[in-house]
Amino acid sequence: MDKDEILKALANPARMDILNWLKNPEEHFPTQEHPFEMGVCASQFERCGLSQSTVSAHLGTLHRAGLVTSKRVGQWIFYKRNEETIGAFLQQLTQDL
Amino acid sequence: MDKDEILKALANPARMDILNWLKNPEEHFPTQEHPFEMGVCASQFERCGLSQSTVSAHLGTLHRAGLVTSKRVGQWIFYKRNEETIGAFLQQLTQDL
DNA sequence: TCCATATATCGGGAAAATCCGATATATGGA
DNA sequence: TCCATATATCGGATTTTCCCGATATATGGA
Repeated sequence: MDKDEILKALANPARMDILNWLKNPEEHFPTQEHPFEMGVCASQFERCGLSQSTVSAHLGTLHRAGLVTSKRVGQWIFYKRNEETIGAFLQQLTQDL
Repeated sequence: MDKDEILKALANPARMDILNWLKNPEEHFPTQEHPFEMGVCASQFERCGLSQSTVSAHLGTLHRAGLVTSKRVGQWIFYKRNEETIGAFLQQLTQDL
């Protein structure tokens, strides 16, 4: 759990949006045809108006910071919030800051 | 309280160090001759190895984000943590994130 | 008023972040 | 095997961040 890497990952509105949308997938991704238990399909996040390559990079940043988990299912990759890391980060930040 | 601005301010090791040092001034700034109740004198932070102008810019960033307060006393400017904003930010982040 | 000290701001160079389109890779299905 | 779809990576342009030395401003004291 790299606090500094997480802070940098959070210090970007698009990535913060992604994390927030993942709290209520059914509300924010009504077009997804896969069940939400699998997570949210990467391409769904292009709804923020950014290009596919940019979205992919943001998801990579969130993943490297440990804020999301990903699982490949066939040709898709599904993303979920990593509540464990998020919780641990918040706890540490509350203590450190 | 601009959450995004605060996150950007925190996403830098030098600024995070400054905030942490301010938790225990007597421990981290033994050379300061003014009483710590006034806060910590700006020049004290040059102990991080950065130049005067860079330190001044970091303090400005922290101040604009509301994370520290400053008070001019004579030719010096003293900085303190703004626990109110820090607490509000942590609370909001815990709720939002 | 003149000088010393403390801090802020300016100008600019280097590095990192952001974004894109194009292309590469991976998977699945015909 | 060939093609379509999903995602990752590359190359490059633009913007932002970070840092510095030089200079400007503010204060206090002689």
